[in-house]
Amino acid sequence: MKSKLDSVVSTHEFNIFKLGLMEKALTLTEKKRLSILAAAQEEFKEKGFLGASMDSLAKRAEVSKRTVYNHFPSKDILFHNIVKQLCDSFSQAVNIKYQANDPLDKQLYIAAMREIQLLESECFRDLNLITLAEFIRSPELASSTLEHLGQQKDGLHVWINEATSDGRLNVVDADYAAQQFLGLIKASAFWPQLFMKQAFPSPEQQKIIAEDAVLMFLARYEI
Amino acid sequence: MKSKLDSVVSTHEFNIFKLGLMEKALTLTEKKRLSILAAAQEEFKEKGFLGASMDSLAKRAEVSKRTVYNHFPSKDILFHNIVKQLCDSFSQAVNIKYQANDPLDKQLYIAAMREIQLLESECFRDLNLITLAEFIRSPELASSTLEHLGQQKDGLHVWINEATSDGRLNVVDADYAAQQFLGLIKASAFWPQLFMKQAFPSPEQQKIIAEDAVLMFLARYEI
DNA sequence: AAAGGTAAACTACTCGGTGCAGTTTACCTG
DNA sequence: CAGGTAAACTGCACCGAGTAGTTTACCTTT
Repeated sequence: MKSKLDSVVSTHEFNIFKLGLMEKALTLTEKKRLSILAAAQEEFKEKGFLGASMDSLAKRAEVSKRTVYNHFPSKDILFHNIVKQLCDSFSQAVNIKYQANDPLDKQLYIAAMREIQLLESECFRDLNLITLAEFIRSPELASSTLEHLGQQKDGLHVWINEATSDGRLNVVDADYAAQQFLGLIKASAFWPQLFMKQAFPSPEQQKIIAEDAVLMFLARYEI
Repeated sequence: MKSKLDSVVSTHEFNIFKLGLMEKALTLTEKKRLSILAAAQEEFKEKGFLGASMDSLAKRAEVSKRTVYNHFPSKDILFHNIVKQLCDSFSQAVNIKYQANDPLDKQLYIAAMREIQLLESECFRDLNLITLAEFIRSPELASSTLEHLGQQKDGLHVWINEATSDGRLNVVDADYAAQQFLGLIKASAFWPQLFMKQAFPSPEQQKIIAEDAVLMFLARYEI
């Protein structure tokens, strides 16, 4: 169980947070709870909601099945907790402040790299692996997660608006332009990795992707 | 059962093909087979592989469960047949021939619109709805379908190469540039619809998306 | 001693797949 | 065209495995 928690610590912020907060003064109940959450995360990621089994999950968590049900009354509730937790774990949106004095390409490049790093982060990948398959068929689950995923866009959207007001960009629909910019990045650094298990771009490739997205975007919109 | 087949005829080319070939001279066995395939397609699309039930599927097809198993020895085999069939149904890749005398934007625009229409087609959407969720967790299934999905790219890739050789584009990696172009389109006309159940862009919006993708691409790469 | 954890058996179900007896369809023969 | 045969379809019962969730009776931590 130790090792289970350790692996979680090393990869998922939300667990780092909790463990960090309470150090080793974790009551046994809380330890079990975390262990269950970690195991559930793995189980759901590997087998999906329907494929995941509560028995197997309990065994993974090295916890009695009854204990699982003491913490989470049903499979659905446990699943929702996982998704919620993962969402919260990267709620820090990729926001970027418009700087009137800085060159646009520099600012955009920073936004692109931040976005790429978010896409690369394991918790983000986990969230997608866990939820995508399920909520293709259940739109109500989608709404809660998609709101979070949508936030990352807002930052860029605002930036574009400000740059446009400042007379430096020629954008009509900022929302749409942001979507284009992110689409450019995701086409190379997200979808292929998600569906075709492609390796994530190396740091050099990331730079190129970001630079290219910036070039293309500014070639089109810069005044 | 009539109505079941009719609905298939109106929406899926591969069934139109088969029915057109044999007119009404379909043997009962073949009718049953088609009915099963149509029902399975719906069932898998709605509930996913694990969620789909052979009993419910048989009822949908208005066919005895035993008959289903007479045609397809197992659920897996039936599933693979569905996927294979859907793949074949739109094997016509979006190819575009490079015309040395035509303006680039016109040619690219045609490619973009073709791509958008492919993305919009029901059989394409069905394929994705059916397979995406499953093969996130089963890479071996991915390989067979991804080959087909990859074809659409090749056409554009060749076109870009020829335009570059002709000295009209400044592209280093044609593959990558094609990915960018398609990413631009899919960001507005594919992923949002797939995951967020957004409505497909209207014909006017489609034009704008295509024009914008062309503008952006050429602003970046045209010499 | 109270609160929570544990193992294991148990309920009530669903599902993939099979066996079978009897009916329907397709088709070939006289 | 009548009639018979093989193949296909049907409905139903059935098997075995697996699952979500519960109950029981006992044990551990605080």
